[in-house]
Formats: sequence, structure tokens, C-alpha cells
Amino acid sequence: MVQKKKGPQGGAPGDKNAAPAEPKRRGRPRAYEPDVALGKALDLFRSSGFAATSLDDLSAATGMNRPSLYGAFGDKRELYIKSYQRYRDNARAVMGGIFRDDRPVREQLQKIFAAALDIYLSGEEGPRGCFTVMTAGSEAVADPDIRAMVQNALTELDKAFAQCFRRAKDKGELPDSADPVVLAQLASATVHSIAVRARARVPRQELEAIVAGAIDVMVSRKLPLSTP
Amino acid sequence: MVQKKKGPQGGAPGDKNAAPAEPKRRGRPRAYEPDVALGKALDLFRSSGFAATSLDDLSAATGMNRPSLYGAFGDKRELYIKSYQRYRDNARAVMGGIFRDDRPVREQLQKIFAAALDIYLSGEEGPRGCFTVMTAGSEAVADPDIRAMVQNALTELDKAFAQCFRRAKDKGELPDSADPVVLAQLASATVHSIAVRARARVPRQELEAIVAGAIDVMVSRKLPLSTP
DNA sequence: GGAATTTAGTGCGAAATGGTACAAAAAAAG
DNA sequence: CTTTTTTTGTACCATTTCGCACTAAATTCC
Repeated sequence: MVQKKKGPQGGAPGDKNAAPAEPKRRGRPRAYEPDVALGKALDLFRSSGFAATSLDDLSAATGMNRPSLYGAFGDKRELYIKSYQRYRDNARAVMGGIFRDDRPVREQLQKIFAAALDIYLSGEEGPRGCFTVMTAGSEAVADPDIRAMVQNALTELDKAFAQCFRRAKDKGELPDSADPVVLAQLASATVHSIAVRARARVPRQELEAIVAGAIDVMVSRKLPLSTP
Repeated sequence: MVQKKKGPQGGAPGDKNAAPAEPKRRGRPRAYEPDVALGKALDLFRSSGFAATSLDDLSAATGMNRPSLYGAFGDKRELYIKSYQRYRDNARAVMGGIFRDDRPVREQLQKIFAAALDIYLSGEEGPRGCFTVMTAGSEAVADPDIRAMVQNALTELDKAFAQCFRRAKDKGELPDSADPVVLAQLASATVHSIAVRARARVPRQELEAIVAGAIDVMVSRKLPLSTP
């Protein structure tokens, strides 16, 4: 039993605000919290990929035995997909906020890339990179459903960056000649690149230097000041 | 028996120029050509990755049975490493020439990216992307030897691009403000990005558009003509 | 307290996997 | 022709892997 035993979950009766839709389970209570378990599964998949992660590994990491795993999430592929969706949900939650709020582009880009680096470099046994990039490199070619999710993630990032640059251009932070879509693709490419390098254990400092250089090129450091 | 049966390999006696160092094998002749077999193994690994490729798959693809595979290349990991080295040798052969010869940067970049796209989009059952990126996403975190090779590949590309931009700057094709190292990182990032997208089956046309946009930003299309 | 319901946990089984032992085969050397 | 050397191909083994029956628990409803 790996996971923390769940205490009485209801709290005071009539407490509807705490956990959404947890009325009164009927049979034996679960010994795991699905959310926690899925997080552990995601960690494993991010470290080792789909094929190199066995159900036994997942079972050990989640603290659920295989039948429970199966009952809760379906077979390995479904678990992978659910893990990936969770990864994306989290990424969206983290990045979305930064993308949304209104700052000078340069500052915004810095925050976005820093957040990406945090995601890619986290992990107890080495950095784990970007799960989208990893999935593209493994399952995406052969599995249409998974591929669709990857494509989705890629275009979503492109679009977020594009909007970011479009707004900056509207605010006069970028020259008229700037093409938001092209800049967005460059920004995405920088993200992909640091994701790849992170998996190769390139030190954070180097990755930050790459990011800094890329930002300088995308939003030319020396434009709004003077034209020599 | 999948591979073409090898004919009498010597040719006329004294023919030393044909195959280098093929004197006179002593025992039973091999039923396969190691080079061809390694190529097939590489194809498989590129499509499915290390973990998802079984020795049976490799045996079937190469036409060698497992003991022969083992005798010729060692265990699965060694075979993977040799496959990767072969991939890199080939990539170097293709790209190296383009990097070396002396052209206007813009033209040179176009040729480099086109060559990369050819490598990434080839493959009978779908595009196979960049083996370096794939390996970074799978084996590189846990296996130090493999990781070292990946790091090597990454920095080699960075350096090649950097030299390319440095030369262009010397020739006056780039402004003094241009930083060859930063531009090189952007170029590498573009390569990584189209590699990832290729695996997600993004159509070639889109990838070419990304490349075109990136080139425009790196070597500003409208600089040598006028400064508005 | 007892029925119903839901989960946990053991354990089985069929298939696949990586690796190897061993004999038969094919060539050169003597 | 016999020996030696090298490779092939079959067969095998130990382990892992995925998935699922089936029983034992834990909880709610009556």
C-alpha cells in the first residue's frame, strides 16, 4: 500500500463545495486516489516512454495492483492517453495563465520559456523533457488517436504564441514587418529544441542562454531605442 | 532468406579496388551483407524506437536469425548504437557536403533544411523524423553512452550552423549585429521542430513554410536592399 | 444483522521477449 | 578426402509482460 490512506472524505454534511460530485460510494472504498495514481503513471511514462514502461512498473508506482489499474483506467494504451491528457491539462493550466495576462512581450516570453523549462527539467531521476515531443517520437506515427492529440498540442502552442505576438504588434512593441505566425513558429521551435536538449541533460544554464538568444532575435532588443 | 544472395565477391583475382579488405573468408560464407542488414535495423529502430522493436522484428527485417544478429552486432543495445552511428554517418555525409560548400547563406540554408526534410520525411510506412531527436526522447536519459552520442549530434549541428553564419557574416551577408551562435541555435531549433512535427505527420508543405519563415527571420530578407 | 455492491489482492495463463546452446552446413586449408 | 573454421538454423530456456478469473474484503442500503 503505497498511497496515503484516505481519511473520511465528506467533511461536515452539506459540504458541497469541497470535492465536486463525491456523493456516497456504495461498495468497498478505493485504496487510492485516481488523481494521484494518474500523476504517478504520468511520471513513469514521462521518464521511460510507453513501450519501456511495464504494467508492473505502473502498478508499483501507483500502489494499485494491475486489476485495479485496469478497472480504473483501462489497458496500457488508455492509461497512456489519460496520462497524456493530464499532462496537457497541467501544461495548459500553467502556461495558459502566463499567455493570457498582459505584459510586455519580452517579459511574457521570458516567463513562458521559464515555465516550460520548469516542466522539462523537473523529475527526480533526471529531466524528463516534453511529453508531447516524446510522444511524437514514439507512438504518434503509428497510432492515429495519439497522433491527433500530439498535433493538437503542437498547433495549440503555435496559436498561443501567434496571438501573443499579434497582440504585441498591435501594441506597437513589434515592427510592422514582424509576422506573428512566423515568430510563433520560431518560438515553438525554441520550445521543442530545449525539450530535446533537456532530455540529453544539457544543463539548465545552457538552455536559458538559448532561450535568451531566441528572445533577442524574435523581439529585437535594439529596435525601439534607436536605428543606427 | 530475405536478403539478396551474394554472388562471388572477389571478381577477377588481383582486383583490390572493389571491396576494401575482403581477402578470403575462411568458413561458411555469410548469407547477409552486414551493411544492408544494419540499414534495415536502422529503418526499424527509426520507425518504432528501441523498446518497441523486438529482436524478432529485427531478425525478420534483416533476414538474419537471432544468433547471427547477435554474432554480428552484439545484443540489442549494441545494435541500436551501431544503427545510430550509421544514421549519423549518413547524415554527416549528406549534410556535410552542403555545409561545406560556399554559397550565399540563404541558398545554403535552403539546401540544408531541404536535406533535413528529405531525411525526416522518408520512410515507407510514414515519416520517421530525426533519429537523434527520437533517441533523446527515449534512451538518452537513462543510458550515458547513448546520451553522449546524442549530445554530440546536437552540438555538431549547432557548430556547423554557427560556422555557416560566421562565414556569411564575414562575407558581409549578415549585419554586424548578427550573432552567429544565436542564429545557429535558432537554426538547430528549427531542425528539431520540423523533426518533431514530421513524426506527427504534419504535411511537407507546412514544414517547408516553417523553414521558409525561419530563414527569413534569420537572414533578414529585406536588409541588404534598403533600410526604410 | 443480512443482502447488495464495489473494490482489493492473489494468482493463473498464454504470449512475447532477449539471449544462448548445439548440431548441421558450407566454405577454405592441408 | 579430411580437418578446420565460420556461419546458419533449429530449438530451447528463463523472464517478463499483459490481461483476466476469481476470491476476499470493506462499505452502504434495507
